Parts: sequence; C-alpha cells; structure tokens
Amino acid sequence: METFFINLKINPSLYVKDPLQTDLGKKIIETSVDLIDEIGLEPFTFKKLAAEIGSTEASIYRYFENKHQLFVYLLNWFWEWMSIRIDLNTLNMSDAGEKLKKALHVIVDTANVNSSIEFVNEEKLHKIVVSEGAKGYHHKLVDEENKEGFFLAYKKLCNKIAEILEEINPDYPYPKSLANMLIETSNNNLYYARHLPRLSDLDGDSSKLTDQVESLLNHIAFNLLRTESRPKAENHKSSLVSNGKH
Amino acid sequence: METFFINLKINPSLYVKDPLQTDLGKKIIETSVDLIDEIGLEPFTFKKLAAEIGSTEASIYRYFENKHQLFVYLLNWFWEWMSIRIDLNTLNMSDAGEKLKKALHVIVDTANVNSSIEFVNEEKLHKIVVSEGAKGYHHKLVDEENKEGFFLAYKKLCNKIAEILEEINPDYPYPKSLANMLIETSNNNLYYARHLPRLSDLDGDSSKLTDQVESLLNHIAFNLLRTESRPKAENHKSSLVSNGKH
DNA sequence: CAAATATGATAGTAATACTATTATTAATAA
DNA sequence: TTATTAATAATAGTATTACTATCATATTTG
Repeated sequence: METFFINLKINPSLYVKDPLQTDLGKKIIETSVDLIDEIGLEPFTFKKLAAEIGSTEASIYRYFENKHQLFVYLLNWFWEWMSIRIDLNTLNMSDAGEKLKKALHVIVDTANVNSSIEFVNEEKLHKIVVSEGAKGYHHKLVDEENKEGFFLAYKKLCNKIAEILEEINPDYPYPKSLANMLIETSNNNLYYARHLPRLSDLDGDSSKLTDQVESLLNHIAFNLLRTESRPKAENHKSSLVSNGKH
Repeated sequence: METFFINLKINPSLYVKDPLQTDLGKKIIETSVDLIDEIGLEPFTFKKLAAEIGSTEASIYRYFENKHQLFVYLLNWFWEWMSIRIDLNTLNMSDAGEKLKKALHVIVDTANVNSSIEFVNEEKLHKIVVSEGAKGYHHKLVDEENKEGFFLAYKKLCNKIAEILEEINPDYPYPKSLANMLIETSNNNLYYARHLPRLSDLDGDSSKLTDQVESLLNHIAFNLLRTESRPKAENHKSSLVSNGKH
C-alpha cells in the first residue's frame, strides 16, 4: 500500500467555488463519487446528492454549475492523480522501457493506492471512469469546453505516456494515438470483461483481471513500438503510409 | 458508389412496434438520425422529434419505449449494416490478409456507400456512432439489456472481424479484444482528430482523415498479428521477438 | 462589533419523460 | 357496403429534473 501527499490541482473553470476549501465541498466530492458509483451517472441528481449529504440543491449549485461540470471535475481528479502516480513511480528510472512498463502498471492498478485526500474513494472513482468516463467529452459542447480547459488533465496524461513511447522509439508514427489507445483499451477491456464478455478475450470472473489487462497493454505497446523503428520490411504488405509527422 | 439491397434485421426487443412497417415508423428513424446528428443525444427528445415530423410524442412512444431504446436501435442498424458490407466486400476472397484489409477499409469508409434503405442517412448515422455510440452500453442497465440482446449486432460484427484475425494468425491470444480495439480506435481517432486534436496523431483538418485512420488500423492490426505467432516463412521477421508475456 | 461568507429553507419555473383518454381517419374483412 | 379494426392525432395530466431566486440564519474574519 503506497500512500502519498500531494495537492491535486484542478482547473478552476471546472467549479464555481473550490470544493476543497470547505467541509461541504469535500462532502460533495466524496458523496458524488459514492452515489454515481452506486446508481450511475444519469440517475444521479443534485437533489439526491443533497439528500444524501443532508444539504440542499441550492447549496450544491454554489460549487458546481451543473452535474456535467461536477462529473468532469471528478474525471480530471482521476486523470491528475494518475499522472502524478506515473511521475512518482518512474521518478528515478533511466530506462524508457522500464518506465513504460511501470506506467502501464499504474494505468491498470488502483486498488492498492491511496492518495492523501482521504475523502475520495479511488477505487470507486476508477470504476466510474471505466464505465462512464467517455461521457465526459462525447457531446455537442466539447469544442467550447475544450477551449476552457476541461480536458487538460487528460491531455497531460496522454502526453506523458506519449513521451515515454517516443523515448523508446523516436520514429514511431503514432505516439499520441497509441497512448490514448492504451488507456481506452484498459478501460474497455475492464468493462467488457465484466459486462459484455464476448467482446473481450479476458476473463472478467478472474480475480486477476487487472493482471490480464496489464499483459494486454504490454503486448500492444511493446509490439507496436518495435515496428516502424527501422527501414520498413520489404514484404510489409499492409499499405502502411507514413503520415510524415516525424 | 456501391448500392445494395438488403433487409436489415433488427432485434425486436429494440422496438415496441416495427418502425419499418409504416410510413410514420420510417419517418421516425429518418428524422431521429437527422435530429440527433444536429443537436446531440441529450438535447434530443421525443417532443422535438414529433414536432419535426409533424406528429405527436404519444405516437412515437408506440414505436419505442424511450429515447434510449430508439438510440440503441439506430446503433444496431449501423452495426448490422457494417457487418453486411464486410460480408459483401469479402465475399470471394480467399486470402485472409486481403479480407482484413477490406474489412478495415469498410470500418472507416461510409461516405461512398448507400444501403437500399433510402431514408437513412448513413453518413450522419456514422457521425452519431462515432460521437455518441459509447453511450449505448455505458450505463447501469447493460447487463439486463445485454440479456435481451440489445448488443447482438455489435457482438456479431466484432466476432466477424475476430474470425478474420484468427484466420490470419490462429495463435493470436487477443482476437476479440483486437477486433474491438480496431473499431473503437477508428471511432476515437475520427472524433479526437476533429475535437481534441492533441489526443491523436492524425490531422482532422485534412480531407484525407479517413485514409489516415485506415493506415493506423492497418498498422495496428498487421503488426500485432505478426506477434505471438508460429514462425511464418515469408512474414516472420527475426527481429520481432515475443516479449515473453504470454 | 460589523461585515462578509457560508449554508439552509423555501418557493417557483420551464422542460423532460412519460401515461392516459378520446376522437378521427384509413385500411380491411364480412 | 358496412362494420370492425388499426393507426394516428389531439389533448391533458403527472412526477421528476434542472435549474433560479429570495430570505433567514449561522459562522468566520477583519
């Protein structure tokens, strides 16, 4: 069990009033993680949240403009937290391959780590990210929210992983797409293995599901990075076209 | 421009009354594709849809239990349609590698193909699948809906692709996860390239975005399939060493 | 002590997601 | 042809959601 003490910085455009500054604010964060995990994002309302806390809708609206903003706030929390964990865990590593292995481990692993912020249940938050995270940016207002920095934490995280990928293979043509794919593949296979098992090769009933996901991520990352690094094979028939980005 | 005439079979658990049997039903399908594409899934309501059609909420409820069911119906339509196109386009192919190439092309390509069902705008439907598709199964009722066959079409599609992958490399350990990853990577990169460009290496401003996605999919599929396999005389590169994880 | 800040209590509104009823029209079977 | 059924329209109504607004009260801080 690793425990560390870090101040998570969340983009102020994601709240009306910083929830970390007050007891009620912290209670809002803590309870929404519990409640969204329990009933799901759509059935979750500020009214139910207020009832759970013993407060009122109006009070919650003083912290977050609406449910969506609160939700994206939670996502950012998770992504920031994952970024920091990758940093901490790869701190003194010189070998990029080792760094990547560690980063992939961090992507999958949540159960055995607590942040200093004792009121957030990281395991539940991870479950929320896995099952509902995509809703954070799949809507008509993405572009505007993107301009306001709603997704900075996720971009930072992907970029961090992409940099490790590039360190391993500077000529790899798709570092960002691969970084992103690794995170999403982790989420998808965790979700599918449990809910739509025909869509995954992993065994959702196994207690070692996270280990299986980690193996899958390692397989994808290391095998793809090994390609494109040297002169193309003569018999490479897949019509791969360099996009000229590197 | 390819055009074909096929009856798309949609699981009856996805509607109260078959919309393809009546004019109003077809108008509901046609107009919801247009309207969801235009305003997005959350702002889309049966009331607005009815107004657009010149009908009433109550009439639409006779065809679909609710918005979610209608939405999943549309997703199934798209997946069925993609399945059929893969079948048609790989019909007389003996080489599995060629089949996969064709399938990956079909995954990306929508603009130049019309089904016989003239009232569905396939391009808009594809946009909806790309930007909102994940919402179809990311909620608390997945397991129940899965039992009712809400996701059969998607499973069928993934399975079809997974079978081609296994034909190419019978020892590949992750055919289902890879099949799924290819579809999702296509959707994600189409979406990211346009809306969150820092998350993709592809150029969303380019008119050739779909070509870029196709290259990416080919890269992923063929390079991953080359791993973990028994030595294949003409394809095996000695530099490609298994990472020993499986 | 005064002033600001934070929360609670309460009310109200427009929109959503339905359900129900009754009337009207169109299709079809006797 | 009429009688019956099916399909849709018209209308109304309800509970819940997603807010906004106001005022009272308690707590902190200057």
